[in-house]
Amino acid sequence: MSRETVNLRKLAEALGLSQTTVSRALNGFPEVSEVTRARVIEAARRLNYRPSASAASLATGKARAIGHVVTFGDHMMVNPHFTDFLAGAGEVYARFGYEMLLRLAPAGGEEDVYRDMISRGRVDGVVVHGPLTDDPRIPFLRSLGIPFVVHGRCGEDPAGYSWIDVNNRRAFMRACDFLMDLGHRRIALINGIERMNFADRRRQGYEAALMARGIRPDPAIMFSEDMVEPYGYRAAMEVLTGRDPPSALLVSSVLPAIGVMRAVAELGLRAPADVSILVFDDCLSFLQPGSAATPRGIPFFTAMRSSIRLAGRRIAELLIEQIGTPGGEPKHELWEAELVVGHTTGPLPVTEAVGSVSGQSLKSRR
Amino acid sequence: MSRETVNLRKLAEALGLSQTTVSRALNGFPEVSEVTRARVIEAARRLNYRPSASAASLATGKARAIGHVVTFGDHMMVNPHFTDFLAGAGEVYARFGYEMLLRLAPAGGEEDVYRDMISRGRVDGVVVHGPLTDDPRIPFLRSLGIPFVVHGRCGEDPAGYSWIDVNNRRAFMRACDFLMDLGHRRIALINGIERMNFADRRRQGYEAALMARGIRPDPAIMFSEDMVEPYGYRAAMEVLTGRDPPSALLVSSVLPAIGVMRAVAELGLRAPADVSILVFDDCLSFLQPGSAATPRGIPFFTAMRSSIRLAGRRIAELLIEQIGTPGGEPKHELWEAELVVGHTTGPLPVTEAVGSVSGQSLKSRR
DNA sequence: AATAATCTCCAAAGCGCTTTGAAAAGGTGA
DNA sequence: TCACCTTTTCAAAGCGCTTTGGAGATTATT
Repeated sequence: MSRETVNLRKLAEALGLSQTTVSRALNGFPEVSEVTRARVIEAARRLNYRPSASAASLATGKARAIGHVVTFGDHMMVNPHFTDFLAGAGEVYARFGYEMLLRLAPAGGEEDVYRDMISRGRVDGVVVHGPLTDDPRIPFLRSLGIPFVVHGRCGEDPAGYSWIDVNNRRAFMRACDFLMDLGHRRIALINGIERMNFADRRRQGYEAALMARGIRPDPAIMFSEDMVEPYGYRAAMEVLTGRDPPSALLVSSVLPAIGVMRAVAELGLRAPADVSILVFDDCLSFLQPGSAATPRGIPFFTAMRSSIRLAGRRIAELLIEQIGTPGGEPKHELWEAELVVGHTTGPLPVTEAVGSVSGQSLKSRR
Repeated sequence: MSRETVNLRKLAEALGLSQTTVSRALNGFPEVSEVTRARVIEAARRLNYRPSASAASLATGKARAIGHVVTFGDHMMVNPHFTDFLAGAGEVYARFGYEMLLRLAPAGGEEDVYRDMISRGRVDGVVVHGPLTDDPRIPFLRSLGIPFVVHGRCGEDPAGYSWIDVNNRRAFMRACDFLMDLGHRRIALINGIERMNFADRRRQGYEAALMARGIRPDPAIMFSEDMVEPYGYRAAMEVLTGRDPPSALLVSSVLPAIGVMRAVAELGLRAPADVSILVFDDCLSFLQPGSAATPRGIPFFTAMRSSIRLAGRRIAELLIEQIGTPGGEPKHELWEAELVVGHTTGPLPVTEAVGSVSGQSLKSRR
């Protein structure tokens, strides 16, 4: 097998055909006879012909690539939820022959990176990750006129662009209701960064649920940070050893929830006997293959669940579709998270339900 | 600001210069006067000129992009350790103006994907992730003659290609010695998939350390799987509730170690009082910002530590350097992991050290 | 002043593909 | 047989950049 690359010209020469015919044969155009097409395809395979991506891109104006700009979090960290999104999207890209381009950007600096990728013609469309409530990227991308799909939504006018989002508000309302139905009244919120729209909506749901039962949200037990393990640990530690500790924790991701469990264990408490824990579960595959996380096949955490990987897949599909049909209307999908009951929630402990100085029961255990 | 893209021709026309001069001015060639260069740069900025990536790539033969092929794990999962690698590499790529291309491939199918990316000219170099002990990708890439750097090593001839690796063998030897110095004799190994060279070397180190003290490795307490949380849980559960349970666990990543902790807690055990746990810590940023994972600023896990993010950074640097100097020799770096003492290791519990039916003490606690 | 050397700048030829407009080849009906 | 389609193939013109081989203009050398 020859090492030097064979290009269209050489292939055409070898076949005794023109470049036009060869190109058309390979790209499935109808104006070439099937027998010729078969000959061409066979020769292409045999000579190991691969069309140059940049030449094709230059000629067609299409890059056959999709851009992702991932934002460094507060800890200069790439959000680990991203691997699962990537797994979903990457699968679709592979199927449709699209390339995936990745760039890092500091928070707030995404625009420049998008602009560069786009106006240099490296990508045909982009995905927007982690939209803020009032995100400048949306009007910016709209002004560029490039196809894009947002993973999540912004605050206003969610009709003017394509997005896929979980109904975060309702998810957290239901989660909160579920805990209150079990008797819990004091529920801590360990949320993501509330500049991000998803976290903002989650807080809204949490607050609305509380208020609906006449409970005033207490900022002392509400947190908002990057969703990492140590954050969960710290927040749980603070709130469980503080005065008037909550009987339940609502946690925005499994990652901090693991930290919460570490704190709980360290304090000699147990879930759900001493404290209930309900998490939002993105079905991160490295934490949860299927739902059989405990011996009995019952998931460990009680959770609001929605697969981020599926979201990645769907968003990729939508974007490719949008690239294919330029004039199309924006599309939206709002997904409901499912409430899956696991091992970490239970009724309010009796000692507290009685109404004695709440929290004493917790502290005395240590 | 005009919406239609301005290309080199328009920019040259606007300036009353030839395309040659404009191109040279922008690319820093010496044969253009500084005053002209300044004029050109200013106009380029003002007209918002961005050279087309595909045109440049076609003309130069350089893609200014680097390819990464990530393998789906056994759970069709993208290794979460990858986010941190990505954070490190992406930073370097951004600095040098390189694009990062990502593709997914099923285990064993990476070659085709590499071949496609490379021979279509999409990338100037590639990174090999998770090399097997006898990985066909290395001879394959070598035969293609494209620059590549391996994150890790293969079994044989590590001189013929560039790589950066942790001294996994020594790391696990030291870890094992550390545990044995504390009195532990029965140490379980919760390893990664041993087809992968890093995991293979880790097992070698573990076995060598045991043998050096006359202990025969016991396959009953040695595991080898994808390093995810539930795996750690399952393995720990099995081994701690089985007969003759180990007094210490050596775990190949913090992810399964979290599962181990979950099992330990569920069994009513405590670390290090009942069981010691030592993990290999890749400094995943979502689990560990700095080392202050506990209130006292002492890391939670006792660990062999080496930053995967730093590895990503260094590998990117090496690869870019290699792309720049075609004829160069392969480069290697072997990094030593540091042993950091945390809260999860301690001396062998007395009850066991006495020599009573080992493991009874553990089981009776449940 | 004439020649050589240096600076600046340019026209034009690719890079490898797609695509337009047209021509040759083959098949039909009169 | 010829005129008229339809099918199949082709030559050539881009796409937007880099780069080669010169050509003017300017300055230095004899």
